This record gives sequence, structure tokens and C-alpha cells, in this order.
Amino acid sequence: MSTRHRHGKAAHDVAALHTEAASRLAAVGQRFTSNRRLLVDALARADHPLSIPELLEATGDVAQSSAYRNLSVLERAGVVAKVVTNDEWARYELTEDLTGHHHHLVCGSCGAVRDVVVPGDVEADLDRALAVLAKREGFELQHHRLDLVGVCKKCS
Amino acid sequence: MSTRHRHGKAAHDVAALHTEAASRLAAVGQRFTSNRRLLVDALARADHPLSIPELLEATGDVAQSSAYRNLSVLERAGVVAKVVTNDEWARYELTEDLTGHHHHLVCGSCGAVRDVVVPGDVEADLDRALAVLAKREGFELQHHRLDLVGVCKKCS
DNA sequence: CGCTATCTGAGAATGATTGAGAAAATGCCG
DNA sequence: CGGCATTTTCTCAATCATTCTCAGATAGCG
Repeated sequence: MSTRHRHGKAAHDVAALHTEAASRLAAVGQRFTSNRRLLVDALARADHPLSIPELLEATGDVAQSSAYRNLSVLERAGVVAKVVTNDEWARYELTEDLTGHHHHLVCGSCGAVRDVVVPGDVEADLDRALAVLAKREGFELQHHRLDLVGVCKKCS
Repeated sequence: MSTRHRHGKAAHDVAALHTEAASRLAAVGQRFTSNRRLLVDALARADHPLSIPELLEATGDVAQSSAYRNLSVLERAGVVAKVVTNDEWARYELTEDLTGHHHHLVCGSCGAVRDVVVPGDVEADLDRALAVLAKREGFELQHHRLDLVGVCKKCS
């Protein structure tokens, strides 16, 4: 997707993304190294969460263990989030405050995951309802995850 | 299918649950053996998805490999569903058409998962909105997963 | 009863992920 | 530019959940 429809406060361009990533890493005492930049760029380029193999291919020249290690560093720094799906690999994406809040279309047949943004008013209603619910349950709500599970265009 | 609280089929009592499980297994050419009954009963007793270790304890006397094997059989038969969380084990629960549609409160700090039911009107609105969205994306929507992530009472 | 297909349990195998330590890179100070 | 400290990367082996294998036990059926 790159450059097309990105919304609001999210990092609009690569430069902003980089400075933001760098400063979050710095906050945890880590540097924004070339490997990490490669990973972040690959994630920024994709419009869906990437698995380790995809990431290795997308970045070209990063050792597998480095990818694992650096992703976990980036996760600790709050730059990427691990998305656990039903298929065998963990997947990674940039955190929502870098990319905007979104959800996933999960294909039950091929395992593909694609991002979707639900209309703001739906999201707002949902947030309100969930906040009430959480309060009633004595649960401190941080965020929600909503996945649409079904069959993607390609598989049907 | 998800908006309805339960279509006539939902198993209200253990006996009904057993016949339903047996017939779904039969439909896939499998038997409802004692091990499988133990697993189903344990899941029915719990008010939250169980991990393999929990399940082994709750059933008392089932070999680990049998648990894995039988859960996957039960999954194929449409009796149980695998719930993937961010913590290390997969968790299992009875499928929604046996227990009623519900969501999860996921504690990001201790990994505990608890079931919640959101108010019917919220659910209905959400379903409607998601259906529109899915259609627009050329995605054949089967059901949705909504998890509330935060901190549970015990951890805060 | 005996046949046959299915199920069980113990352990081995698999495959994703992580850890530990050595090697390399980078930053810093003069 | 050197030397030293710190951080990062790489290699390789370990770990851990999950799946597979296979010999023996069981159930359903004639």
C-alpha cells in the first residue's frame, strides 16, 4: 500500500516513522540499527502483518535469529506488535499508534491476514459499549482486538 | 449466525451436549469415546478456554498426546475451537453454537482469559456493520472474534 | 467368539522460538 | 587515527509446545 490512504495522527511518511521508532528505541536504551530499520521498513511497506519468513524475504539480508531478537526488542520498545493467528507463525506489525487502529480479515482457508479499518462511528459505538462492559466486570480495558474470520476473495 | 444467542441446537444440559457431540463426531466418522467425553465435560464445566495443562489436570487421567490428538479430532468435528492468545499455550473451548456467542477478556499481564457476553444490541449493531464491511472487501464473513485486552482484577 | 477398524499412551520427532557466548560494529574520548 | 566500553549480530545448541509413530488395547459387528 505505502503512501496512499493513511489516516490521522499516524506516521505519514517514512522519515517521521523512522524518527518515532528511533526515539522509542532510545527510550529503552536501544539504537535504531540498520537491521531494525530494514524490519520497520518492511513492516511499513506491507499492508498486513508479516511472518518471520515473509520478513526475512522482504528485508533480504537479515539473519533469522536477528530478526527474532530485533523484533522482540522492537516489541519491547513499543514499535511493533506480535499478532498471533491460528497458523503456525507469529506475525508482526507496527503498533497501532504508528499505523492507526485497525482490524484483520483472517482467511480461514489460506491463513492470509489483511488489514481493514472499520468506520469511525462503528468503532466509537463499540468502544463505548466495551468500556461499560469492562467496568462492570472490574476489568481495566486497554484496547480491543477484532478479527473478521471467513473466506477471502482468492479462496472462494 | 453470530447474532442469535443460540439457535435451538445449543446444549443446555450435559446430556444434550453429549448427544450433540456424539452426532457431530459421527458425521466425521469418529466415535465419542470416554477420553473425548472427559475433555468435552471439562470444557463444559469451565467458564473460560482451557490450555492443555489445565485440561490434563481437569480430566485427571488423559495422556498428553491423547489430549492433543482428541482435541484436534473434536476441532475437526466442530465441537471445540482453538483459541490463540498471546501467551504460550493454545487454549480450547466448546464451539459457540454449543455454548452461545461470547467474547474474551484477556489479561495482558497474567494471560488469563475469561468469557464475557456483550449486550445483544451491541452485538447486533456490530454484526450489521461488519457484514457491510466484509461485502465491500469481497470477503465472505463467517464469524468474528472480539477480545478485550487489558488488566484483570487480580493483576491490578 | 473372532475380525477389523479405531483409539490409546509412551516416547520420539518436529519445528518455531529463545539463550549464551563469541565476533563484529559502533560510540566515545583523547 | 588508536584504544576501550558498550551494543548489536551471528552461530549453534537448547527449549518447549505440538504432532507423529507404533505396538497394544477396545469397541462394534457379524
